[in-house]
Amino acid sequence: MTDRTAPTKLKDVALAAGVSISTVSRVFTNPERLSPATVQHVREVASRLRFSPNLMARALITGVAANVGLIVPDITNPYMTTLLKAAQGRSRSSGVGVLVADTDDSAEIERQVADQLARQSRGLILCAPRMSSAHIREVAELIPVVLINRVVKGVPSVVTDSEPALGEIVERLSGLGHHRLAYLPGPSGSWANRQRLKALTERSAAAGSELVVLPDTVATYPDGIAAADAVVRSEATAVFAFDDVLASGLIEGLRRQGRRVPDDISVVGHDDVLAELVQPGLTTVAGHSDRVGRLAMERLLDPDGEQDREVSIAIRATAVYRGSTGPAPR
Amino acid sequence: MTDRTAPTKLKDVALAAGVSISTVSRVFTNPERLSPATVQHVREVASRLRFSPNLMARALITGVAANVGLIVPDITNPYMTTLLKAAQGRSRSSGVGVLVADTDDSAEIERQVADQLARQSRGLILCAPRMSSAHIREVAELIPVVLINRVVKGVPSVVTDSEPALGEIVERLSGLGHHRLAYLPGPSGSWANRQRLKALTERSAAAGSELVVLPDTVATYPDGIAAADAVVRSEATAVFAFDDVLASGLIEGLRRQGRRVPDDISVVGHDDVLAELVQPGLTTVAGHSDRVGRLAMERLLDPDGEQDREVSIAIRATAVYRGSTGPAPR
DNA sequence: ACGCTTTGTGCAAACGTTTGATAAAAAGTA
DNA sequence: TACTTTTTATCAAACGTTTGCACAAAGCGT
Repeated sequence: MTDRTAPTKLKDVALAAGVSISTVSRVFTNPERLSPATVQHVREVASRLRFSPNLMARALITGVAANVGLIVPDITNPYMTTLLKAAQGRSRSSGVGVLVADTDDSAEIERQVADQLARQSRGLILCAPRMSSAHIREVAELIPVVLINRVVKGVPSVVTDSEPALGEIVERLSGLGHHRLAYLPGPSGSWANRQRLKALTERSAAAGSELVVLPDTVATYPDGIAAADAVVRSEATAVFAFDDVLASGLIEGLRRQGRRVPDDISVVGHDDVLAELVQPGLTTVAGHSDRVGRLAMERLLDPDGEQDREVSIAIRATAVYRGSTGPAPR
Repeated sequence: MTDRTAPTKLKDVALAAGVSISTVSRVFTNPERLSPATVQHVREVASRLRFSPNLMARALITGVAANVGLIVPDITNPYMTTLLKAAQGRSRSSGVGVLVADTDDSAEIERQVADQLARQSRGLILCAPRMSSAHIREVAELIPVVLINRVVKGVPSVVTDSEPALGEIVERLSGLGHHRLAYLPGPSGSWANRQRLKALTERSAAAGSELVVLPDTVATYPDGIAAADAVVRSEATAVFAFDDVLASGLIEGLRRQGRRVPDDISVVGHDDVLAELVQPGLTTVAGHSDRVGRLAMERLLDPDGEQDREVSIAIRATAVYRGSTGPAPR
């Protein structure tokens, strides 16, 4: 209906400037091989005609696409949101776009969109807790990949290292009289879940505290509410939730059961991502997802900064204390 | 370091199947012009070689890109997140990707990325409260655009109509004894903000209530906290916040001032997007951003369903009552 | 004046598709 | 069998770039 006007192309600029197409092209890709005079002149003409290069044509011939793919299990999770925001902010300055795909927590869709995006991206930031390592390597063979919160041998990744922060909180809680702790897990297959469980197991042993592991969840708000029952039955005085959203649900669930946080039971979250919204404020492990996102994008954009030197870069998480933890009851 | 293997192209399949390149191409774009036998055969060979077409080459020649762009002021806002998720879910089945750009609430960046994405997308879902209408039209002339929560003459849009829901809440509050209401606005330039203000003005007049309009904010959580003071001074017994996140901040701010919600003052949010997380649960206007996102994507993908019949489609918001509203004090 | 390097520009091929025109083969008709 | 119509597959041009190579002009030392 509305008739689009065809965008101006290299040819138009060349014609208007009285030079050849290749010269105009070089003005944008290789200006130092041209005389300053022509560069200046062509630049003027180009911007007067509002020229901007056709990215698809460029990608076709150079073999390097204009965009980066970002694959996440659930874009609704604030952790992913801030990661996306940071990554995208970092890429904008380089003029590359971000193709986002939400896999709805399905391994099947993870595979599918990874394949699809791989063909039109210059690289992939891949947060795919469910995909098999084999297939991840397969994708990484096709296109540069940076993995998020998961390590697969030979594939670059950036992960958050929560171990020190979790340990610190375990100790602090121990000092407050908590010696029976519980862990409310997230998705069972997830690498991050295993890491957190491992850290808690080791560090609570070191602090002389018991750790009871509750049944798996998929870390949604309702899961948290539902878990309150099991938490109470565990008779732990403090519980670590996989996630801030899981922790929030748990707090609500405990409230419904008439338990007060932190007087009756202390709750610790993870990610520091909606920790201020909830009442009481969540004691949590700040994952700094913004830094994770920015760093991942940098590793992808940089041709080969230290790409293979250390394939997995860890960002150290930090403990943040708020109102959801306190002295153990009695 | 890792040596990528070149993807298989049309030529490889043609060679392996013993047919011409164009025949293979037609198998995927125009199978009915081919004999069923060849189609079948080529399909087999293609999938054996794991062929999938180079989207950039295709886009170059057909002139229609593989992706759609989604431009939002702040991807961190849960309203946008669920909108994105729904839109992306809808587009996945059609095999088109979503290029996301966060403009960081800056009109400048809105312009910039709109121009950038326009050149490599088949269409744009544009949530740009700050960009000038003139420039929006300019972009819409270049490429199909669906506007979100804003109407500009001649440009298709999908908006949420909060008027009935806001009116309903005003009346209900009036029945509970609230006759002095306040509105805590969001970004002043925003179309949505004007709509909500207008609806509240009219409907509170109709209900015989006063409406005091507080100073503008940009609708962040800290803004909400900071606004508590002004809210208290307004002596309103119920306050409508632009947003759920603004409302959450406000509740926290009021709490710090020792005011209880809803006993001392009732609070109403907008979007229904984190309303359950906060304590007490937020009475709010459910904007159904998932439906908005899905519909916007549909209008973009459908060649011309009803494209120009009614350029602006409104989705009616609904009122959701939770614990943050109650009878007026005294 | 001569060769020799340096500098600046143009030619044309290539990237991997799609698609209108066209030829070849198959099928139908008399 | 010869002619027409229909079906099926190929040819080649085009999309808008980038880039190796060739080449002309200019600078320079002898």
